[in-house]
Amino acid sequence: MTRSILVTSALPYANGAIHLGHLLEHIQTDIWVRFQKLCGNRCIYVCADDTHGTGTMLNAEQAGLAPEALIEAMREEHIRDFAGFGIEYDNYHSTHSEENRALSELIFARLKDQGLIHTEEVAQLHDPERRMFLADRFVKGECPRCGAADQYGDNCDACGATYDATELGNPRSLVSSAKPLVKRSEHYFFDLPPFTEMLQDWTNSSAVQPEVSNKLAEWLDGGLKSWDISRDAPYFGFLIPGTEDKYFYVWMDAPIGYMASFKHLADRRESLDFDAFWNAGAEANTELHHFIGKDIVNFHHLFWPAVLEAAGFRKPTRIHTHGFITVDGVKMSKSRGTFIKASTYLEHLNPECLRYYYATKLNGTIDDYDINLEDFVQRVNSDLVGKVVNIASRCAGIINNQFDGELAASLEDEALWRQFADTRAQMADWYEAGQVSRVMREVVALADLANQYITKHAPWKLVKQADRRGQAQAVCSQGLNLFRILAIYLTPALPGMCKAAADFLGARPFAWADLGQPLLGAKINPYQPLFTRMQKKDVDNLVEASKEAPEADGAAAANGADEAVSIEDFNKIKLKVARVAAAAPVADADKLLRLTLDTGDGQRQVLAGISSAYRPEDLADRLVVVVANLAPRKMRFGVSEGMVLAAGPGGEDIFLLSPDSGAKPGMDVR
RNA sequence: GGCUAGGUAGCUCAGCUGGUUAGAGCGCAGGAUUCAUAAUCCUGAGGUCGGGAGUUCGAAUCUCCUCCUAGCUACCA
Repeated sequence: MTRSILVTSALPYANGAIHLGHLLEHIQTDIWVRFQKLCGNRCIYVCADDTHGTGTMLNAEQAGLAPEALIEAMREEHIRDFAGFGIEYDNYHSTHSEENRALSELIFARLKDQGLIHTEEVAQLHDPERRMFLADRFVKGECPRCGAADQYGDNCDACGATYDATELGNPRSLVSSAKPLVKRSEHYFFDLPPFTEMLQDWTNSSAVQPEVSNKLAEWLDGGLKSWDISRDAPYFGFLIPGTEDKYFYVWMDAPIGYMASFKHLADRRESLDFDAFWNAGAEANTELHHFIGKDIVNFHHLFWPAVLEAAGFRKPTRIHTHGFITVDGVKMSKSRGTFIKASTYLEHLNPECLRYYYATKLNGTIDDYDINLEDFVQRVNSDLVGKVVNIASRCAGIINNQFDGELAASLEDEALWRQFADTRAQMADWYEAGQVSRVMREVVALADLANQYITKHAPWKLVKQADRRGQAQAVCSQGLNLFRILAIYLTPALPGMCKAAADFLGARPFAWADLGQPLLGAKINPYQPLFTRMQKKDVDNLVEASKEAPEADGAAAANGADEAVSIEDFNKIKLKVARVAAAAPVADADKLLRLTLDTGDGQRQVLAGISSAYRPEDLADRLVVVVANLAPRKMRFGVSEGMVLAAGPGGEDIFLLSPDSGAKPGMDVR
């Protein structure tokens, strides 16, 4: 039976560029959607930019733009970035749209009609200079429990306490650095508690991953509270009907943006019926799948289903929650050059390399995934070029040059072909469950078998014997048929490469059903390399191009330099033990030595102004302390990637700091 | 701080309803091969499964403690 499936990715916020993190989610979604389409299901994939909130308002102001102009420019950029990675939406809309306004108002009206909306006075910090209320993230002060300075309004990084922003000591607004005052205001609340039982059932159903429902139990067991869905002016968003200065909180209308994007599409595509996908009861005939990150589970698993149910709409069939991305084991960092934007990536590398690498990671859990840049290059080159594509590459020449591009009329080893094709049920189950990594692993294992098969039969020898030419043709045809199966399996992950593979085989675009029949007696086209190797150099260039100086903290700057720094500021500086692997004088420089430091995880070059006190040969192998996360600095004689700590006034009086014996390169210094 | 997850060979991961000598791929070493984008094939070395204690005939797998990483903690989105 053909399924009708509506799929969404979380809406990227219109305050910044698309980066590796967004791409993980949208590539994951796109793979799942393409798999569904490949199987012949009706699958609609919609997304949008999330545009509302204080963030957009402030950013627009800073850029000297109207919010509408800012979000439109952002949206175009986002669409371009995603398209560059082959992500194929049926619609990419905006939450600042008429459809979304209408649906938000409709839903609010329905909630109100049912008596699920009430108002309460809320005391909140207010910036008297900017005349705006301050969300927790826009105010900093001292932790009421441990007294740590420079803490946000919701919880303390130093001691972990959670508190109300009004409890902060010496609060200051991050918007104007004015001292905020407590002010009362009327807010609108959605009554969540009546939905507790429904949510308990639903979060323990197959719609929700077990580890996510474990987490949600914390909220459910602790007792749900009413949800504050309004924000005071000034705010960029939709005015709440019947008010003049109250807006829908961005998280109220953001998920409705999924509906709005679909509505916008359905209004233009006759075959789509909005109600058939969204009305209560639609669960029986249509599916709704959301793909999100683990940071926003509460919005999607508690507020959203409750709002849907209350407003007479259907609930999601399944929510696919994923983890986050680290690069070389640590969070993406602008100074390390690992905060990689989609547009920068596309200038240096083939998008399908990333699609493949992500595909090898995706396992349907909320685990974080690490992008190891070394592994990235080796994995793509070895799996795709060395193994999978190599099968086609090594058979194509013989078929094209010796047999006029014609495939044999029958399979040389039908059992082997069947072994490949018969894994399709298993492969489909894995794709359906989001366990794409297992599909990729199996494809590579099968590719190994195919290469072994070809090596064993050595068609390049057979073809030289007049009486065994037919066998050579049969072996290569077999090889190409094995390759064809793998290419079909890979199509959701690598649509570009697999489209080229289908063209090469003279076939229509692949369908999952093609796995039922081998390709025999057909004419193939001349072989063009289907995938080219990655160069480590290109990855290095990408990282280099992504390096940015760490952004100055605007609020701190506005406040002037404090005499004492907070522990938080100090913690930003990463000190490490390093071993001097090599030290050399720098030609033409009178103070610098070029040090190659071993920092445990690799080597880096530091240009240190210590030649007046140290000779290079005296430094080799000694341990020093280095500032590991200092922004790399281009100097006249090269790039310096850190700073070696030393005491003294300079000249001959420079004294390098050394750890006591036992310290190892890479150890943190605190 | 609390909660939810994760910590297994140099790297990326599988195994984890407890049961023979802990697996795969990459990388590395040696050999074969030359059809193929220095691709492929064969062989091999590499791990006291974050640390500690416990339950058990038996623990990577279960329990407790501890360390490290990520996310959340209802007004950042």
